[in-house]
Amino acid sequence: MRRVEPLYQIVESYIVELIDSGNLIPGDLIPSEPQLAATLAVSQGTVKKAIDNLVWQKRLYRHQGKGTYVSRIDFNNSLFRFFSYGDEKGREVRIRKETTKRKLKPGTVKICKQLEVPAGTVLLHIERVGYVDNELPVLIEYSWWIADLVPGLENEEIHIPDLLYALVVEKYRLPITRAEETLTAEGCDKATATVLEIEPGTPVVVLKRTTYTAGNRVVEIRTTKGRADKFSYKTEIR
Amino acid sequence: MRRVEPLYQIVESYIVELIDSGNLIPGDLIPSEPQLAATLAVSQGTVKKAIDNLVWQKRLYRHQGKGTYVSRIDFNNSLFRFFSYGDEKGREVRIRKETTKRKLKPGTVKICKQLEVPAGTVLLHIERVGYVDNELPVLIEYSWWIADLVPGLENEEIHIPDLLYALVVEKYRLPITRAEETLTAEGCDKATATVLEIEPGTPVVVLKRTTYTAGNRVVEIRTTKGRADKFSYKTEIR
DNA sequence: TAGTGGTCTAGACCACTCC
DNA sequence: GAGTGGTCTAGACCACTAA
Repeated sequence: MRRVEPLYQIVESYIVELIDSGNLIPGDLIPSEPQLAATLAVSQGTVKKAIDNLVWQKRLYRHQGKGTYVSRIDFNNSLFRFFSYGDEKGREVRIRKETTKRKLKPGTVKICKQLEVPAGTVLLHIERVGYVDNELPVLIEYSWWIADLVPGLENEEIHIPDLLYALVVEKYRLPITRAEETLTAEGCDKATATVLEIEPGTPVVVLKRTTYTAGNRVVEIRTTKGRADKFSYKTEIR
Repeated sequence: MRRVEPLYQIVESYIVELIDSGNLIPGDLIPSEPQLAATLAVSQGTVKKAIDNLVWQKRLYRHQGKGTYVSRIDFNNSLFRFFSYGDEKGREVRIRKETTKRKLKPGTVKICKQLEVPAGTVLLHIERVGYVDNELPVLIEYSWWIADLVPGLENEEIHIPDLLYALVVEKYRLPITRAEETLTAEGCDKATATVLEIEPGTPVVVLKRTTYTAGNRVVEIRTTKGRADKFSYKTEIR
């Protein structure tokens, strides 16, 4: 019998299915290589090849002596990782975020559509301002969450850390699996100009992000506007 | 005797060295797996693993029945791949480029420094304007080449194709090995505004690129400014 | 038909982690 | 010491390419 699909791809699909179904979430240990080999009746070498591929895809990572784990999403890959301040040395810059608004309200038709929920669904709106050196406002972030998924987060007493996702994952056991980002630039609107202490019309960089949980379900949409003069993004082409 | 470095890494280094030294250039066939195995006295499986790694890194690609080749640089990975026009569907848009200036002149101190050549070295300056739908100017590109490396390119009779690198690689046998890009945004200066038919101060996206040939030698620096309203860049975070 | 890469196996031995 | 992943080998057989 001739196979069309190689065995290692079957193994890959098996593992990916465990993840996509939510059966395994980021940080979880997957079955060991000998276990997978026995379960799927293939050699351990074939399992290794399948895992190798997923490791290269950054969906898994290995830890010798411990096992193989499902990767956590890495927001260091965000296009906004490269906000810099002052010199152009590409130094790491810490951005402190302050929550300026936090309230529940029904979503507009447009926003609900992006969140893939019925219009009027109750959402949690969070607005934050990012500072560099604790004083210079460089970005403003408008975020909408599906309120049901983060119950109580509207409570002012819950402290929101700079990396909001950390809180969501730990407190609400809501695995963040992936996100899509679109970067554009535009002239600054009045409201944003006031917050960022710049002239309206000054260029700002705009990042729109859609964040997903297990099963490709949208949990958050976010728009971040940042001072263009404090932004640069660097890559290599090979 | 205990090894610190695994054998497959030695094989990887061997292949990478062939490439970095200019001994193999993009498009070349590397020695076959059995040949490498014999040369380096390792098993073919170990060679496979080394090549696998380099294939994942996109430094090599395989073609069953033919062999393994050194990858060509892929400018589709440029941050400017995502210029779009009209609807926001992320459609592929063809940008036609017209050469508006082309002349030899000694480089300024600053530019020569970026090109890593002595100040005053003769450079070829090329200015091009990019159109969408053959009529709407969306970007302008200022490029400086080390003149010695592309002799005769200043001649108006030589047609410059949209992808200038294709010409350079074929006509001058100058392998392009990699490039670095930095993306920023700013308010449009007067000269650029005139060309792009927009108001000065309107946001433009600015891409600075440094292009390298074998041996990590710089061959070109380029600055591209494009209408921000026609630009968007999308990625996924996992 | 010869040569190339692609898949898959079985097994040896090593290195790290945890109990 | 038991279990995990990491390295390396030898060899069988398949699939594609080119002459």
